[in-house]
Amino acid sequence: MYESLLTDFDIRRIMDSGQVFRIRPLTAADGRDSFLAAAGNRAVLIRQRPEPEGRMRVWFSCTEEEFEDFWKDYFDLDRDYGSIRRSVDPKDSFLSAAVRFGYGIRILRQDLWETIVSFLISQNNNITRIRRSIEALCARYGEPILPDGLAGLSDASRRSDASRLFTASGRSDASGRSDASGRSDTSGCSDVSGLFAFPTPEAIAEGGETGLEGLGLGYRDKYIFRMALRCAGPEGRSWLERLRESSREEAMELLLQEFGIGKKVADCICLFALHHVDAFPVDTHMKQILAACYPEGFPFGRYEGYAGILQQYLFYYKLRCPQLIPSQAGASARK
DNA sequence: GGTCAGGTCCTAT
DNA sequence: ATAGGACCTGAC
Repeated sequence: MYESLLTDFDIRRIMDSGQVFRIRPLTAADGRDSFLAAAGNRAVLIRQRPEPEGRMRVWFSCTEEEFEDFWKDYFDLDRDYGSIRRSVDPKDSFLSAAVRFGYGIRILRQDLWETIVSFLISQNNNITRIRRSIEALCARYGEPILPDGLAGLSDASRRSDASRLFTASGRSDASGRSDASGRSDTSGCSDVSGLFAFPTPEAIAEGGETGLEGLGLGYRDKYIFRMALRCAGPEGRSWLERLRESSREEAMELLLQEFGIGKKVADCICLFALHHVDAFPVDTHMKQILAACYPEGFPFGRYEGYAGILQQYLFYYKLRCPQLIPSQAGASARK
């Protein structure tokens, strides 16, 4: 278990920001802020509690070493999001509101292969369905895993350790009580089992062309299968490695050659996996925002090099408060 | 029942 | 080069 006091961090908003599909709430019943974050072939339990001055007390189930080696980087905790927020033009009331509303969002550094597949699935799709498909894909072809910090424990102590993590709060109820509904205090943690790694390219490739049926992928299944063939084996791995070492321009060029990857998906891969934070994916939501709030175009010049981070605040704001977008009567954005 | 989802591909001008 | 239509599927 690793405890930390963070600024500009809110795992719930990160979960809901549309950049990641494998973070889920764990204990909805009692209102505790507990989450399971899966990333590639590992996962971590996270619990958070607000503290004064916008800070967040955060508990990670992993060891300090695992946190330093992996999760710190994954959550982009070395970047100063405060300075990004403060750089927003105060006269831009919409962006200012979006950045306030989305306080705690960060751009993750997600696994490249997982991000490619996830955003192939995302096209012309909705977030509920995207999550379901990815979960089904992991269940079919992914190896079973356990969250960091729980792997070496027996089932019994694993449950109690998870239980301890999710009851270790400032509230004075930390003594494994049963709640009013009669469920034991471990009920919210039991779905730690049934957790799977994201499948390898090889696993999907070996499943054959029909191996992706029944996952709700629709016509996207052929994109994913071909991408699995592309990324499997030594040549596939070196292609992924080359992508990781590429500049923004080179990465876009490589990605756009692939079947099923267009400009928007390529931008998402650049932003959410390769961490090219100047990438600015424009989807149906962003089109509406740009049409309604930035008829003269988004001020990329002012935010040179990190506009993608602001894009994420805008996207989240639009997703959660669609009614706040100034609607131009009769002139709203269409496809 | 239509419409809509974090779009892309294919075809016809 | 650019515009228009097809496309799996299920939640609303």
